[in-house]
Amino acid sequence: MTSRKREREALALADQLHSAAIHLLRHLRKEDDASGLSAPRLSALSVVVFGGPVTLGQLANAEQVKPPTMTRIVTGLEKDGLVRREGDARDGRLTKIHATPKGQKVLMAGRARRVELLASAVEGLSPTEVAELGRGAQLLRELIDSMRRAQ
Amino acid sequence: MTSRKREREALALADQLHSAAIHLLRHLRKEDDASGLSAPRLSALSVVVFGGPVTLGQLANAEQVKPPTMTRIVTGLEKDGLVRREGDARDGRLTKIHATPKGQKVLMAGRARRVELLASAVEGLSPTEVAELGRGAQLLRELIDSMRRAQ
DNA sequence: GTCTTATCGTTAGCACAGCTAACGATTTCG
DNA sequence: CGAAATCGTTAGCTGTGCTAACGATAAGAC
Repeated sequence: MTSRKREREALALADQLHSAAIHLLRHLRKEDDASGLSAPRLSALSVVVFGGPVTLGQLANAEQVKPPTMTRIVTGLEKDGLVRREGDARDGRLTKIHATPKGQKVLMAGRARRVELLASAVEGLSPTEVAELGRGAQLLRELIDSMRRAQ
Repeated sequence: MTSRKREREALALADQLHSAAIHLLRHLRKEDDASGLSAPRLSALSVVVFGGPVTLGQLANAEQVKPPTMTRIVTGLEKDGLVRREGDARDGRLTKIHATPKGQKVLMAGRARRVELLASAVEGLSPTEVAELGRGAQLLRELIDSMRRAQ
């Protein structure tokens, strides 16, 4: 008869994660604004930089967003010279998104800026707590993946 | 000379948390849409329901948002009959926000709906992992608090 | 080898969230 | 009483999310 208890824990956990995600993004967004990149653009750029050239559809899917939304995000990134569009030779319908050197540089700078904020906060934590937090982040990622597969 | 290593870990951790927060919110938003409440509205409503009557300014501060933004969020909630505005007797400049019974009901229903999604994902985790994830959420909250204090 | 259907990306148009600047109303303080 | 500060709102901008509709290209039917 632990299902009731687990359900209660899941409820509390869902609340905490939801709230934490909202507030974390609000704080990080301030730093990200310094690079002129919003969270969605930064996230999409990250996929392009680390995931190599991808089609717009793949990018939309990776970011869990509809194609029209991704079109505009990419347009914004392209206007800033961070990515460029390129047609696929084999399939004329596809648009491949490539990261420019500037895009790579800006992404790294944004990462560095963001981590400075978090790093100062992390300094108040013990190595054990850092490890625990890392473990939590890993579990959260797995959880999100399983939610995604369940759709 | 572990500072370099810790800095690298903090960088990776920041990335993971950032990405996880973005994707978690994207998934949960879909469920929240079922209640007709966006994440910011749900979050604000939660503060009003659990935090008793608060002024608009307090609410904006709690949600880390500027007053004009909160004005519109509250207006939306009020239009749906989830909260009501009430002037303060002592200080005419203040606007106290109260939760209506309907607001409380809708919030609870949203929580239940959201947890169903997370609960099914949580079922794939062991009790130990649930505890670890809870610990991570707690640390994350503390981290956010310290970031907030540091400003 | 057409012709139909499916897929991909874009455009158009809507709602909402975030911001700054400016303003009216109210309170507080000199 | 009059000046300054505080609170909330309005106006106007940018960006993100959606659906619906459309052109262009590819794939499949016949």
